[in-house]
Amino acid sequence: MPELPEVETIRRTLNPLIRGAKIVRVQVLDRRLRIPVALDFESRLVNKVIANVRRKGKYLLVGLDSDWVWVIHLGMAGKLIYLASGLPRDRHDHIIVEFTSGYELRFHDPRRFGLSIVIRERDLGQWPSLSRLGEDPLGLQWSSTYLHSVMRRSRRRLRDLLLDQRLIAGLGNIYANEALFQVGLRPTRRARTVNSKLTQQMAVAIPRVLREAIRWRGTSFSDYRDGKNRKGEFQNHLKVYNREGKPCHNCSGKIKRVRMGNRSAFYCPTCQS
DNA sequence: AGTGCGACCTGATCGC
DNA sequence: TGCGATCAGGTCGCAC
Repeated sequence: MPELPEVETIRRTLNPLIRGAKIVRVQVLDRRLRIPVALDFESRLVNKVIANVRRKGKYLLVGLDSDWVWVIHLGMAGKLIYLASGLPRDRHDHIIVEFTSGYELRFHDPRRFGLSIVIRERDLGQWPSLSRLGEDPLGLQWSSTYLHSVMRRSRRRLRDLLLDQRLIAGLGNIYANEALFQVGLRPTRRARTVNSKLTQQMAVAIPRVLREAIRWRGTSFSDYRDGKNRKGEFQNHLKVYNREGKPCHNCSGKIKRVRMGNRSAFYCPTCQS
């Protein structure tokens, strides 16, 4: 579910709520996530104070005192909700972290594709999926030069390349499709056939679409909620994603859907080449 | 090495 | 109403 804008929205809602909070109790109700929740997960968190909430690509990094960090990935359907302690539990609430304040944070993930680990800050580099993340389109290092260097040596289709977290950190299927519509390139277009002018436009369109989605607090089709359990609004502003058969905002032609691998890509056959 | 595909898991929805 | 097929915002491992 959550791509960069959703994770960033969660980060922004949670940061002021849990910064400085002290953890008094941790309950793991189901350890079966993408990587099983470690048996010492609870003891690593308890009595720690939260220093900050950061984001790297689609990962949330909850910084703790004495150099520990709680790394969270929400997979496809994960939620991280801050609420008063003691409310009834949902079937898929897997982790509950209680604070001295009488509030708690719940990790909820029906599909269990998510990840939750507590490690030393200095050991972050030992997790390849984290340390090998590519440039964040909202980061300072992002540039058209970088995107061009990635694209000119790839034989892949644009949509697939944009989803590769080792190259670009944070894009998922929604925003990859939306960004490609913005620049008039089809998801199936081979990366190395795109000229430098269009590559430059892509380098601008990608962060622009992500910022716009953050402004609307993410996209909620069904599952996604922010840290306060509120829906986002960007589903009302999508131009192509999930709009098969609907009119293109540019030319009124019908949006098409194609299967690419196991998932769908959406584009306007008139406006995108 | 780079690329593409199926697997992982549950729930919602659609057609019959 | 019931049932199977299909689909979903992600990532990983394997085979070529």
